[in-house]
Amino acid sequence: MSSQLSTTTATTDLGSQPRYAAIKAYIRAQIESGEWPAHFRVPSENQLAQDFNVSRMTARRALSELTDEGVLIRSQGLGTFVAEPVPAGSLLEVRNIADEVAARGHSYSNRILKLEQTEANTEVAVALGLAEGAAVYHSIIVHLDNDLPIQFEERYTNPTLVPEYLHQNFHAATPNEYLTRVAPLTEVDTTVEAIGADEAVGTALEIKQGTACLQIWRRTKSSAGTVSFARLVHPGNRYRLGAQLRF
Amino acid sequence: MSSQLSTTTATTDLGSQPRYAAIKAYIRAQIESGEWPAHFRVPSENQLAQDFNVSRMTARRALSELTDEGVLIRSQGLGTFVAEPVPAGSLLEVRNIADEVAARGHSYSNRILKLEQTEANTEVAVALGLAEGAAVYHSIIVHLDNDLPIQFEERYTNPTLVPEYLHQNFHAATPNEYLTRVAPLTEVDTTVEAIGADEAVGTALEIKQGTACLQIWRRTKSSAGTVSFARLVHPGNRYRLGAQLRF
DNA sequence: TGTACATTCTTGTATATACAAGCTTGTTGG
DNA sequence: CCAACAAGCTTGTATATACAAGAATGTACA
Repeated sequence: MSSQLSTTTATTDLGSQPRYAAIKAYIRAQIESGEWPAHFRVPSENQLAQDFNVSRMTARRALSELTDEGVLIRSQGLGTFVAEPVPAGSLLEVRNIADEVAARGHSYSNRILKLEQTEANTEVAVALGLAEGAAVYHSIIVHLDNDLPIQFEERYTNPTLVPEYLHQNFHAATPNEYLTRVAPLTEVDTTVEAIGADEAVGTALEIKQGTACLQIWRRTKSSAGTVSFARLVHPGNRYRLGAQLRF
Repeated sequence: MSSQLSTTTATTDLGSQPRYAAIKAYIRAQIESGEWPAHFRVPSENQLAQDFNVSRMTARRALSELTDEGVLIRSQGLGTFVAEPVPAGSLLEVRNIADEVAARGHSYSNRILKLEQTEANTEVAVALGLAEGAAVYHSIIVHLDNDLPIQFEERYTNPTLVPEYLHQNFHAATPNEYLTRVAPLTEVDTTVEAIGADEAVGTALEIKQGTACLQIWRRTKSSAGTVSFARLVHPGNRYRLGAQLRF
């Protein structure tokens, strides 16, 4: 505090990131490394301010933002604590799983199990608003986080709304990335349920049959109609879907 | 700015709410009344500071928080604008299971498996913002739809925020119904995951152990603090959680 | 013994100030 | 005409300071 004389009067950093971001990164690192477990009491604002040679308000900002992000829990008079880990984004953010994996600092990859053009059965036809027997793209992809399967994705896409070459290039990125780029989505219908893994899912995700999984049905529509119809399956113990709602 | 002399040097408000909250409320009201439509440019920090007779940092806080909450969009050099409305509800609607059952034209009932006052362990204490060992209400209730168990509910309630008689009357309706009536909720934290039923859940829901279930963690907060912390388990094949998202 | 009070932590609110940085607009000079 | 520059707005980062308020702990007094 008293040693805070001339050198720094304000000035955004040289490197690039703001100072509060450095503190946030530090705290996140401590938590992710296991150094600071859940319920661990993190240093106080004043302590952090001293350690990082910043003002209390800057240290405070780091703690406050992490609290907003659900990483920490604060309590007046008591202190700041590491929150229960909930490594997941909101329902909306599930869209691009590659980004999500990257955000965790892990490596993303995928395996294409099926990529074909086929005829819509009744269920698919209804979901996509097509006639039964109409041509649709069908794909099954497994998404991996650090080579660990975290999502099984089966998708039916409406070919009248998405050019064929996109389908052929799904492996380059995720289908959603392409789809959102080409056809701006106007509405997403999501249904969440729990299932026991069947044989196909179990094999793809490398888990035992019957293991509890989170299954997300998603129908995405653009202004022109229903674009695609997907079924996303996550192993229950490897994924958490978080949602924060304010009103 | 110059008119900011003696009367207020700092001091938290008399009434109750902080000043930035008043500004937030004002902005929200303008938006909700339709006065400020989407893409409308809201007053600048300096303008608001002047209008509300607060410092720029306080006005800034109101704008920043509303931005975090998705109500506004800010852009350096340009200004602050009203965001596209995102009526993402649905997850919230799961709250009152009795209503939901009634809406299906079925008969609602429940079984109380536990109803006690106990001491908070570390996990519960942190979730409720209480000290370890503090008194909390603990309840386990099974909800039935036409005598078929559809939800296992385990709940920890903060007794400082909810009078005791409410706890004793939980069976009359659902806890959530009481809680929302007594303490208007300001925020709900929801996490969804898939689990295999353990023994307690299996027995209560009359399903085999290991059956895939949807587990919803929910932390509800009011302005006074965290009200309760619940764990809701649904048999996977008997429940569907719908969410509609527009953007 | 035990309650009441003061101290000392903590986080929360609020202000005033400074400078950085992005964008628009107007002005000036080639 | 138009490119370059200078103002003048905006938001963004950072500091120093002040006081409020919740929670724990120790202490003194009845």
